[in-house]
Amino acid sequence: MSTRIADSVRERIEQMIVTGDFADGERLDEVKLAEQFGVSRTPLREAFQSLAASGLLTLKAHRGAFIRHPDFVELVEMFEVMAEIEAMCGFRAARHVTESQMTAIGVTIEACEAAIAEGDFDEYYRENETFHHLLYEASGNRFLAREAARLHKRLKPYRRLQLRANGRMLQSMREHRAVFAALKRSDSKAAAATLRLHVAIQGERFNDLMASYRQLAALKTG
Amino acid sequence: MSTRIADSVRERIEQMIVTGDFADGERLDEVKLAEQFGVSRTPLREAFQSLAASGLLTLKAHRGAFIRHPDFVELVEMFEVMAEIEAMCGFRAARHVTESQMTAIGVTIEACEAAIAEGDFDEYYRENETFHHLLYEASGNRFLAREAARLHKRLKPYRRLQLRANGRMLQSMREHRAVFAALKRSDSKAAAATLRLHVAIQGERFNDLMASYRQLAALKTG
DNA sequence: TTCAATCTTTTTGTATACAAGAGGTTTGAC
DNA sequence: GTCAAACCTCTTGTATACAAAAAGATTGAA
Repeated sequence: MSTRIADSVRERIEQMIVTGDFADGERLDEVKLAEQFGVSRTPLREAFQSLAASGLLTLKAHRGAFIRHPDFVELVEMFEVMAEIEAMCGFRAARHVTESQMTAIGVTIEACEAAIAEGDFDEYYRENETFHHLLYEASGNRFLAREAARLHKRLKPYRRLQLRANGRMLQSMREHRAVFAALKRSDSKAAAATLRLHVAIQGERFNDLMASYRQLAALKTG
Repeated sequence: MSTRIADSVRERIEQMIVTGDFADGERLDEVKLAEQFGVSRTPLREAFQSLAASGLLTLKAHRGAFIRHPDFVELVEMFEVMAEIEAMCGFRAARHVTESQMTAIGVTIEACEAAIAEGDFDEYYRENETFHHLLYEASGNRFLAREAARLHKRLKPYRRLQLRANGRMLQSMREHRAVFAALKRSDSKAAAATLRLHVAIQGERFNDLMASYRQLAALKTG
């Protein structure tokens, strides 16, 4: 692994942001954080830039780094794009997925089911992540896979909240199986359509997300 | 405008990369470039990070910044994703585009035609850029618009070469008009399909791009 | 009292100095 | 002659010092 201070600082700050340690619009104090982490400003500023590139921070010239939580509208917009990207992955995967990839996807589905049976939310969450990443890879388009993973990561905190919603885990599970089935019979359109719905925010899921978002927003201002 | 040295350095290096001043895999020497630009290593390293985030450079820990031109496969993959993103923009724009946006798009199309009539390639190119950016905005999804613009920018050097191909300008022009017409009658599917084909690389355009790519590759090793 | 201008303070941006890792080279042993 | 190990050099990573810009406070006048 990398021994760079800047990288580990980046990860720590990212974790803090995602956890909700900072209020929206809050300015991150370079010297204070540097002191807190026991490092100089140099690697810290590097981390800031990296985080800004990921969209977690906004850098204003001569003003500093500011927390930029997406507002609800932007969040919905992001999920909308994610839905389309996942659909594209699914569409392509139905044609390009290899046997070993299908096996791997099958394994994660089994693991998801086991996790649900045991009520192990965290485990389900991890396997869910794996399922999606395998799907991205299976698209056969490595650039697409990278972009999908990037956006997926960016939406992580919000998806997590969303998944906790009532009955969402089982529903999600069913959709995974449907995708798997579509891939098995090389049905591009079905795979795409299922994934689009799987990710898209609509109907009651809209309300679920909104509730989660408010929860997070409340956390923030505390 | 920003008075930050790091930003202007970033732009200059980006320009150099896009122009093809560096060979693929080449390492960018911090001290040499810093000297060349008359700045210290600090803003230069900032620029490196920013460029790495954009995918133009690869940073290897304790090794430095390396030029990372996409290979031909990756290039095709990127255009494939771009096609889908543009299609999504078009699909949504057909429903969300405002009157003033339609007017603006109409203006760029006129300007494109005028440029073709005068054989002014650069002018056509600029108006073509505008057309696409207006389309992104018209999608009504600001996150999507940003992502589309990002990828569009990334593909800039390759698209430019591609456009020079024989008869491509007129063909492109026709497609723009078709998109405009589809938007006018709120035909989401037609707008999406037209744009997908407009951007996608297929048939003879595949060969055009490959030829351009080889040209660029030849430049690089020089 | 209020407004404005200047000065002060605070914070970011840049330069430089220093540390440490990676790669190559030389030297020594077998 | 070949291989390996230590050393040297070159480059990157980090810390600190310095410069400059922005925000805030203070003082003065109207």
